[in-house]
Amino acid sequence: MSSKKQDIIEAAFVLFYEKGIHAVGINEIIKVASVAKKTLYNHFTSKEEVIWATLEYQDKQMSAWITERLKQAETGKDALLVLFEALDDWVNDREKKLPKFRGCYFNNSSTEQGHTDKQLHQRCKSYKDKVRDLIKFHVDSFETDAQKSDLLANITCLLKEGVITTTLVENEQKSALYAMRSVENLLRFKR
Amino acid sequence: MSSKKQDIIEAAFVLFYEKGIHAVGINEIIKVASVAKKTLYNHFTSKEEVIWATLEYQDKQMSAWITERLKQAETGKDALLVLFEALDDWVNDREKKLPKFRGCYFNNSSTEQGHTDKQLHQRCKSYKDKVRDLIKFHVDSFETDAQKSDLLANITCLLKEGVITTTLVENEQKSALYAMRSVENLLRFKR
DNA sequence: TCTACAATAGACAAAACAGTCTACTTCAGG
DNA sequence: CCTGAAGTAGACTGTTTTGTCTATTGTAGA
Repeated sequence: MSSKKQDIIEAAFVLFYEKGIHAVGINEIIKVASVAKKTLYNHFTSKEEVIWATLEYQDKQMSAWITERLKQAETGKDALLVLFEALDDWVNDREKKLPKFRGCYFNNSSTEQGHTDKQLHQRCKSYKDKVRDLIKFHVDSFETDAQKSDLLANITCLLKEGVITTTLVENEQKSALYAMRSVENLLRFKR
Repeated sequence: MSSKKQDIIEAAFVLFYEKGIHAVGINEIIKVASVAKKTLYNHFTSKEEVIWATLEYQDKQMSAWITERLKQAETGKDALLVLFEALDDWVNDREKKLPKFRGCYFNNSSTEQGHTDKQLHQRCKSYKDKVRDLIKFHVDSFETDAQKSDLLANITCLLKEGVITTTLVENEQKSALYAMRSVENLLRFKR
């Protein structure tokens, strides 16, 4: 991929994530990316296409990060705790690989634009599905009952989303630790 | 309050909630409210003031609804389950008193505008604090250990937020029921 | 060195935005 | 019946938006 194109995607992502998609104009993106307007419209046919590219970009970034963090876990149960350790680092800005925490880019984008753009909504959902599959994989490694495994994965995802939203809106920095306590409780009860 | 003013607030809320604050213009609001532009600017000095009024309006609406639903509970533990029954009704549009589910208006507004407008962010947070206090009140009725009570209230709030986000972004209609199962588990373990 | 492409700055059009203002109408209370 | 407040429609200003287009410069490969 052209280096200029990548510059545009990264500038757009940073701005969209920080200020919201609607609040950021093309002129601001090209200024931050240090490219001419023509260059942007050579690589993308519209702002919508730029938005789409930032979703792909962030999907790769976040997927790689989560996958890497979960590799640290030795067992499936441990993976669930490691997940919330990672979340704790993310939402409290201790993860230097990730941009300053401003919630989940997919939640934010879907909330802002999903009412009209069904494709965008679906794109955000598919990212969430991917993350859920990752969690489900680890749960399956110790819970063989399909129904119980599904439920545990779902509850873990609910807590994960709760942590993201609560940290963003309520500035509750300890929410990931509360969620971890809850997961510990669920795992203990299962024995 | 003037009937026209109330019309404006309600029209603005419906539009903001459905499409997002940034995506809705003054012209659209006055059209839906069936008022002249001058009338709007007689009652409000700016769009920002209209936004603020919709937050107050929705705070009253939602607080009244939650409070009423929680009154159905006979015990504190039951209140936690009733909470997720109510959530289940809300996110699946079985609650006719509430507008078509589009997530939490305070989460949405805070995500969209909170990065620049600190007052708005604080306003959304204060609504969340109020709801948490309501939940905490019911938890306190059966859990006397202050630390445990805090933790249980926090986890309940995390699950509540998870349900809202997950239903909105992932179209997971059963999330409130999953959350309820998790709360049941926490309560059973506590005995 | 020449050619072709990619990049540059920025003017421009068309639309949408918030907010102001004028001129006119409606209507309730004295 | 008269007056004043509150409503109406919509023109208008000035800004900002996306996207197009022109004219120019830089550069890599044949």
